[in-house]
Amino acid sequence: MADSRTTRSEGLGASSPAPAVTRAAAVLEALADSPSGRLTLSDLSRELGIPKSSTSNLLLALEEARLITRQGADFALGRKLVELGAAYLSRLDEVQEFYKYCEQAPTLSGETVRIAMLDGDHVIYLARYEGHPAVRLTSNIGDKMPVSLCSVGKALVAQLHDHDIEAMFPDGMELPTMTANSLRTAEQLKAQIATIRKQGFAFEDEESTVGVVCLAVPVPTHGAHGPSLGLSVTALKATYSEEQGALMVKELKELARSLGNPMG
Amino acid sequence: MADSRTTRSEGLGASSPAPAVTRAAAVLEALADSPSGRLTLSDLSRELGIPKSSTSNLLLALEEARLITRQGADFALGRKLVELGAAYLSRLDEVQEFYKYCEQAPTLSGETVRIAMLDGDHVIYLARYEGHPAVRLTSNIGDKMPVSLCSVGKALVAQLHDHDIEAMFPDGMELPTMTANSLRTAEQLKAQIATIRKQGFAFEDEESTVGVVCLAVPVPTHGAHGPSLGLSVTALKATYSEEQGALMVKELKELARSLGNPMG
DNA sequence: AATCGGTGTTCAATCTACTGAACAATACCC
DNA sequence: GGGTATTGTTCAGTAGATTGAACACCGATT
Repeated sequence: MADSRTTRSEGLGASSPAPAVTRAAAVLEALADSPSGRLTLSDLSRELGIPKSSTSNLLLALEEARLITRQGADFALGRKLVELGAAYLSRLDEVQEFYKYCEQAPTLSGETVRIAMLDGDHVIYLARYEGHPAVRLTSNIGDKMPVSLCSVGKALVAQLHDHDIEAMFPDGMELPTMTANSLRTAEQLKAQIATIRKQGFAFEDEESTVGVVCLAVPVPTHGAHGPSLGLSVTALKATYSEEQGALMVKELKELARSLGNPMG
Repeated sequence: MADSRTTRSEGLGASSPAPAVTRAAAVLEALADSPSGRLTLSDLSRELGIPKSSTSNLLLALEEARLITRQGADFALGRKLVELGAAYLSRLDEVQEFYKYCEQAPTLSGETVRIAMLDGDHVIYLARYEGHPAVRLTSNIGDKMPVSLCSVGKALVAQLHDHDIEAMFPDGMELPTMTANSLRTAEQLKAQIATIRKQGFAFEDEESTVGVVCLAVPVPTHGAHGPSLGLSVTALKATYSEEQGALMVKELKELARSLGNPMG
């Protein structure tokens, strides 16, 4: 498999056609994942296994591009990333339509609704509509969440092919947990996926936050391109009823159908 | 000046310590600036003056890092950028505090308030609080705006040193315009800046959108690091009154003061 | 059909960006 | 205060990324 000439392979994945770019991306990711969001040259060099001198060069170039900023001794993500992220979102017509629909929907207009996107084995929240600010979520746009811990995540993986699911969650795999109700094993997740496929929506019962339930549906992908999107409603378990849930699922599905059709 | 050995210098700025990174950043920017958000390899190669084969390598590396996505024949910005942008914003405690304050402020809680950041000669909107969804702004988080066209922009440049302002807006410079009321020359802008410095807030009278007025104040920068932030309220000219404006400015200033103090 | 303008991909030679060790400059601690 | 362990920067040699021409491909035109 491995070519005998390609001896260079350590730390970062296999050789890239433009290693400097791959490494620069790794720098950005390291900064994003760092708790404080600030790392020094040496930190990065050590963590990523890149020689100091090379790291220095990368940082200089990244700073010039405003993708990172110098803050005294250490480095942090730069403002240009906000711009680029926003540029990405502004191209997603679905987000605009999402807002419009939520505002005029009979039931959803009063709820907290979110639109999310599958990204590997995580979910990214793209936009949030807040009907009644009484139940304000602490999560923000752009936040990541493991798929097994939220209804949107489960709704989205349920759409994947079985062999992809198997690759992502092999039998016996332990899942990250946040509450006592969180799914703990890949088997549990796959059992739920079967149910989700039958019902056409996913349910989350205090699996990420105690006292909170979620409903989610996938947006049918219209064609090959584009990421898979999902919609979710969040409600307090205390005030949640099955009848209300049925209404919300109905509206979520309607919105999903309309988002799936390029015509709107 | 130019070293005889450094003959390579065309298209992109001077030589960089890691050219591949600089070029990759240029690719991202080109995609963000492109109206459709989608460009082909040849498009990028031509536009940026990078050989096709090199561009291909860059794109492959960027794709592997999920910073861009392949969409059939052409390329678009990738989801990782949303993540990175969000990571940047999540580190700005100011945004969290901004939301909290708006919710409980007597006057502002009913208005459309935004927090923005100076980025060169533009302003980037970081977050938006919407008190009454009746007047929903079309602008999104992350959007850019020339400083001369919005109140926050003017409030933020007013904080800069005179020589920086002079460098950014030399006498005789023509400014971009969007309505009949937009400032047209650097002189007009500098005259307003003098007023803004006296009053401590900036006013915008239908300069970017007909029928809409804005008020803005700068957030005092607490120390050397960190970007300069600004706050603005948007109102309909039809329903705007000077008394209401005075109240809003008072609350904006209070919020700005609290954001400026690291203690909250 | 056959041509043409366009796309993206391949490959070996060259020029250059990366490396690593030695350097200076700072913070730390006994 | 001197020693120690950091930090980031410098520099010349080499490993290797970049290059451009030639390639194969597709979809329009004529």
